[in-house]
Amino acid sequence: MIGQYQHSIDAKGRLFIPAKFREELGETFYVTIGLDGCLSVYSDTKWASLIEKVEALPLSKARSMRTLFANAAKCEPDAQGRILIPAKLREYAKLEKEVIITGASRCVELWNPERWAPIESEGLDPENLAAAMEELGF
Amino acid sequence: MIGQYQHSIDAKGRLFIPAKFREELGETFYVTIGLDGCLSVYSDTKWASLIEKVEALPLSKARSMRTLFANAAKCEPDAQGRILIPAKLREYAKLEKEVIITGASRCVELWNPERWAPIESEGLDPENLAAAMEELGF
DNA sequence: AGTCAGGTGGGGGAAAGTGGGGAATAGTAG
DNA sequence: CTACTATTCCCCACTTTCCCCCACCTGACT
Repeated sequence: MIGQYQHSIDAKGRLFIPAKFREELGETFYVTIGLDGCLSVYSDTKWASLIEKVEALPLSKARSMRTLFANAAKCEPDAQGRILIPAKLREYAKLEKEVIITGASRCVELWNPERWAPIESEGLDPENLAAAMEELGF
Repeated sequence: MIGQYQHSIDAKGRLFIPAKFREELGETFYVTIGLDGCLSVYSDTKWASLIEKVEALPLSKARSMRTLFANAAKCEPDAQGRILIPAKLREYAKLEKEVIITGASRCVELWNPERWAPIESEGLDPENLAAAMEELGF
């Protein structure tokens, strides 16, 4: 799941998911709250493995995952590849008109452009980029 | 991956990858942002090992890798060995018409000629070259 | 000169992306 | 229970992008 796209939520609240991502996500996927104010979209299988990990957690720690599940939604794209995002989630990520759809290796993330911009430019900063590559030993 | 070539991006945004590199890169490869304003091209296997390393990273560090994935693209050359470079990446590396394609041992790099020139002449400078060789203990 | 492989250019069709009409369902008020 | 509104889903039509294919050029080797 790599790449970056921009699409807008139409008048009926639908968001188009690029074909590239749909291929990898399968035909049903799960949207939930993500880090730093984005939404994360997982494929069926990734979601299942996430559930598995949470269930293996001691109860005390699993408690903090409550909101993750409370704010999750199962989405099935229509024939044109668009999904309907629950109002609650749209609000959390401040998704209004334009949405940035980015690949994040294990999942796809949905961003409000204004929130995404600083994160992207930070990662593009030569110092940070060099540090990141070094971290990977690449 | 060694050598240096120059090719131009055609009217449809396609860039020709020399046969020498295609042999080593395989038939699907990954283009992403590189250091000093170039683009890096990795083979399927190199990319897979990169993913592996990122997924092993603690979440806090993996987060800073977001831009790396958002600004990456999977490319499959057409029957003539050309790839389509996403506009976003082309912009990052300021690739317009002419492109320098260089071997960088582990990957192939794509450069705007004007950005490449100072880097090459710096590396060609006898003093720097000698210093670099010495660093290697060669 | 002829052949072959690498490289260049462009036409056309399929698929991706975009927008909106309208039916089915559910919720609300009268 | 009925009428009205809102939400969701399904379908159709249009535009744009991209990818597949073919034709041609150039240089190397015979």
